[in-house]
Amino acid sequence: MGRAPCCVKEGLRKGPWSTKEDLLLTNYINQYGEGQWRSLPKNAGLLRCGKSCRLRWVNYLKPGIKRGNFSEDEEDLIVRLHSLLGNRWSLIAGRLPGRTDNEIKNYWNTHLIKKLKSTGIEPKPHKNFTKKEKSRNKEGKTSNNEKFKGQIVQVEKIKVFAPKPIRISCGILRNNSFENVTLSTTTCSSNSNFEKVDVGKDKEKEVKLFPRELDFGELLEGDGFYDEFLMGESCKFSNKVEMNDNMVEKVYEEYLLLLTEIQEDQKEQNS
DNA sequence: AATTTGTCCAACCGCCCCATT
DNA sequence: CAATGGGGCGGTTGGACAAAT
Repeated sequence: MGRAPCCVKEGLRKGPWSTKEDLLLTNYINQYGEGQWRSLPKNAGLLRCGKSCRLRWVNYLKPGIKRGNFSEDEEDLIVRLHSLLGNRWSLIAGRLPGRTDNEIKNYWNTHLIKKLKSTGIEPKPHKNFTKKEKSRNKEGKTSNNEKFKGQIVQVEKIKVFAPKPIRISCGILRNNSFENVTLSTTTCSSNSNFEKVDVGKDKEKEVKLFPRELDFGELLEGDGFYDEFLMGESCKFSNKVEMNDNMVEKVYEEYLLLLTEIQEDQKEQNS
């Protein structure tokens, strides 16, 4: 017997959202905040599944969501982050201010794959190991996954440097202009997921950084740090980061820096 | 003008993780 | 320790629209 469904499907609406439904959802969340998605539809007077409400809010209604064409910088960043992270759209979205994982995923599938192919680049198909698979493959255990059945998956131990994960709340993007904030280092408790930095009237950003060298094998073996540093579940160091109009450029610079560090480290190891 | 084919993207589905009981 | 439920994620689908025939 499988799991009980997340909600009773009978009598619930599906398909495109009406303006009235959007309004009900927005008003409810503005008043009571996000969360409690299961009980939200009933409380808000919506005949929708809680998951559907969450998706509608996160991908469409949430303030600050950037819509429209992707800039070249954004495209470039997506391609590079995808080569690093694979189809982990939520992580990629976390580094593209105002863009949702769904939007990036769609954009990748409809535009970027074609674009890359037309320039002679074959995007790598990524097999994303789940944590379960990672732990299964650990210590040379055979995988139960059909695709990898009978194979012993060895995790190559190479060094990588953790890029600085930056999460930016949507608010700062409303007018696409950021105030400059000086860089400084602070610490925060593991309970506060992000340090919130007030940079203006209604603007707020959430930032965290991990200036830590990591072992790639450690990351893959699912000790949690990989996800932790990418997703920002907790923090050891938290920096205030300069915010300006060229946010994408800055993330890109950061990426280049990361690549340089990896190359230098590999040179050192080889010599 | 009518029909077919292709493209795009919002939304759904199923699975997973993790906290709680 | 196992069962349960909430929330989140990635893959996929289906309908609207555009372009081609």
